[in-house]
Formats: sequence, structure tokens, C-alpha cells
Amino acid sequence: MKDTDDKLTSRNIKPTAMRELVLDILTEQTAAISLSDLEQKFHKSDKVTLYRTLKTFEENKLIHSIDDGTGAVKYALCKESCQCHPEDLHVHFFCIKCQHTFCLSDIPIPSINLPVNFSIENINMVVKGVCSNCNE
Amino acid sequence: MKDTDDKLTSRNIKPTAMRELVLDILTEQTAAISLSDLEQKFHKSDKVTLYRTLKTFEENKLIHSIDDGTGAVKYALCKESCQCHPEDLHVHFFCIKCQHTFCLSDIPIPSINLPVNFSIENINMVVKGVCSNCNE
DNA sequence: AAGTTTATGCAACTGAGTTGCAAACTATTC
DNA sequence: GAATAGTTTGCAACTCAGTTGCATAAACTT
Ligand SMILES: [Mn+2]
Ligand SMILES: [Mn+2]
Ligand SMILES: [Zn+2]
Ligand SMILES: [Zn+2]
Repeated sequence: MKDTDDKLTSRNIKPTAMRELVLDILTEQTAAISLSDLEQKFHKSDKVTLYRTLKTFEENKLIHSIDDGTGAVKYALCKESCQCHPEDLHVHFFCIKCQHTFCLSDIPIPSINLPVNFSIENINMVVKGVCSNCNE
Repeated sequence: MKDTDDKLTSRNIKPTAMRELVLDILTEQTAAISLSDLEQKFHKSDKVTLYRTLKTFEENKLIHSIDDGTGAVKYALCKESCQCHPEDLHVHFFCIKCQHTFCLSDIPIPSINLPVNFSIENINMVVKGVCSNCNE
């Protein structure tokens, strides 16, 4: 668990057994997962502990949260270099067939021209459609 | 209430007293409103009736819903010409100061190049920041 | 080891959204 | 215009994601 521990400590998160487990699960995922998805990966687990673990991870920018419009917030690992700044923002994709939510980490959110006197802090962009796996 | 009635009937919604009231309230708004916002505009009201009224309006494309990430879906009137097709989609703006959600009806959602074999059905784009009213 | 801080587990709650069902209302048929 | 059928409304009760309070357990500090 040395690598997992390093990832945690490098984000100033104390490496507990629980947190190692959660980070390992998050690392395995190819799609973003919700709190209840995560809960079901454990045989016995406490939702609140997982909830607070995700909160801690997010506050320390180990993961970012995605509101994909399904009603449950999804979480995915940040890249090593990510500081969750505007320049780290990317488009997310929700597949209406497999119901999976993906980070399109290579697709930055296009800039838009707001009306005068509007200032930007953050942008959420979620594309809904069918993913490459589900397109035949 | 002739004008209100016409708007309802032109979208194939039977004009009841309740629906006229709700449409009038929606018409007055400069920002999108949530179900509970709407509920509070009545002295005595039933949340479920308002809920179903909004559902009916949305199904018939009189209004569209906006998931602005605040946890409560907002609703705003569609333009007369709107058919809620991809070409009618526009950017939405959430002001972190006044907490209001606005339709930027004139700003279409920029197109993006998805990875191969991904197909688009729909896009949700919400910009968070400070609106012109709140920027002094 | 004793004391302090931090993490975990359980219970209980909030708030948005939703369903079932009966009463009220509206439209249609005779 | 009354009888009937279909639609809308109001109330109660529920689901589900997220959240808080508090007591116990574990981890650091001296
Ligand atoms: Mn992402
Ligand atoms: Mn809009
Ligand atoms: Zn898919
Ligand atoms: Zn504002």
C-alpha cells in the first residue's frame, strides 16, 4: 500500500485503512462512481464514513465531484497535476445506455462570451449521449 | 386571462385555474425558479399539484428545466418558438451572490469534438459566477 | 501511560422529488 | 340538463441522496 499511502500523504490526507481502501477502489474505476456505488463495493460499510472520506478527498483535491444530472453526485480521481483550478476543468460525459459517467479529461470546456459584467468562477458541462462502448 | 389561456392551449395544455396562476407567476420571473420557490408564492398551496403542473408544462414544452447544481431543479419559460430541440439549447448562469439562475437564451452551447464513436443527445452547461446585477 | 486530537460507526434527520388514492372538477353523451 | 367518463387536484405517505450529532475507537503528542 506504499503507493496508495504516498498519494494520500502528498495531498495532506492521513492514510488510514479506510482511506486506502476507498482510494484503491476509486483507482480501479474507469467511470466515475457515486457514494452509493462506493457503498456497494463493501460487504459491510458505513455510508457516513464513506461520505466523509469522499468529502476529505475532494477538499484535498484528490478527487473531483461531477453533477451529471442523475440525482447522485459522482466522483473521479483527479490527475496528479490537478489543482481543480479553472484550467483543470474538463467536459464530462454521461452515457444514457450504460448509465456511466466519464471524465473527458482531454477535452477542456470551451470558453464562452458572457454578457457584459458577468464574471466566471466555474463551469459545469455534461454531455449526454451514447459512449463508444455502447455504440455497437 | 385570455393571453395566458392561449399560451396554454397552443401547447395542448388544458387551461385550468391552477395552471393559469402558475403560468402567470412563471411569466413574471426574471430568473428561473424551483418548485419550492413556486410553492412560496402561494399563501396556501399543494406542492404536489404544483409539481405536476410543472411536469405537464415541461412535457408540453412550455417550460424547460435547469439543473444548476444547487440541488433543486429550476424552471423557466421556453421561448414561443422553442421545441426543446438541440438547437434550442442555451447556456445557463448561476450567480453565486444572489443565488439566481438565468437563461442566457442568446448564448448557444458551443459544440465540442467528442472522442470517436461517442454520440451526442443533449448537453447541459451551467456557468457559475457573478451576474451583472451583483457586479456592483 | 495519560491526555489530546482525529476518524469511525450508528441513529436520526432534512429536503427534493415522487406515488397512491379519493374527492373535485370538466367534458361528453344521452 | 342529468348521467357518465375522463382529468385534475389535495392530502398522506413514501423514497433516496445527502447531512448532522454524538459516542466510541484509533492515532498522534508529551
Ligand atoms: Mn472529471
Ligand atoms: Mn433556459
Ligand atoms: Zn455507455
Ligand atoms: Zn447575482
